[in-house]
Amino acid sequence: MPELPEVETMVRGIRPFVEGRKVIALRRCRCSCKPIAMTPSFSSISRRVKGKKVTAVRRLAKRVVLEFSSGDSLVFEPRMTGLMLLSDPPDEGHLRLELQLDGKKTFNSLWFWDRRGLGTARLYSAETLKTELGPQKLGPDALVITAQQLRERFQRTQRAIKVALLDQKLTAGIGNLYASEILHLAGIDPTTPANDLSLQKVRKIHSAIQTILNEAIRYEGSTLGDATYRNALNQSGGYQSKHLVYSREGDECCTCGKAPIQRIVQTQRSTFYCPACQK
DNA sequence: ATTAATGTTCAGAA
DNA sequence: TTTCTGAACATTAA
Repeated sequence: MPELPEVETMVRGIRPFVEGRKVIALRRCRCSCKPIAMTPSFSSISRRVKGKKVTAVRRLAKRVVLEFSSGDSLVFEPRMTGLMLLSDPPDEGHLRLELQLDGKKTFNSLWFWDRRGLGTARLYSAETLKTELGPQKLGPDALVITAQQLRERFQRTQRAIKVALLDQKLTAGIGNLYASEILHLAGIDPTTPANDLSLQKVRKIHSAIQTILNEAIRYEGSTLGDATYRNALNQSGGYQSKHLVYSREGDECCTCGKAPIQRIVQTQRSTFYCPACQK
């Protein structure tokens, strides 16, 4: 589940305890489930990472990037249920990878925990990172893209605006939950073709993206229902109590009070919105 | 007890 | 070319 705000929260949580430390060893965990999918293999990643210092921890769209002194980057993709943890996993059975860190500090390992097991870890050299996770793969980050860029990109597609917001090539970082929240705040009908939106409406969407994502980061992400999202210390996020439409089918709209929130399905994903105040 | 649904991504097909 | 579907997997709600 982790979208931009959750991944940003993970990065901020682990950064102070991981940056500047060397990786002593990589260990696949003694969990009964299958190990995390890795490219290249576990042993060759181990070889290239062991003894190297983590020079930076950063977010790339919905991915967590550990940069090494060698120039390599180890990139974790949490997909649906992956977490980066310093301690207290929700259970021992879904710990899939451990990076042991040097020095004797508060935390001596960084863990990748993943209940569903769809998450991945991939090691890139500086060059392959640029070509394989570059602009042809990921559009400008949702917190960086300008209203003008958004407008140009929306003009190029006739997909529904909700579907377009999920396209990581168009803009990167927005997922299913925040797409609904963003369009609600912007007052836009999620089924509107992206290329039919006026510049004024695109500006509203751009502004709502900034507002919603920054607020969600401030509250350390959303944890609800099936979503097992937790921060680096296995604590829940706080933004779920701020959701205006997501997972609120049938509730009276808290924005206009005129209609119940509706759930529709677009390209097999749930969208929540208020038919009265989103036009 | 089955079945449907779950926040992501990607390959392959329409 | 653009857009959509199904699968990867594990767990829960219906």
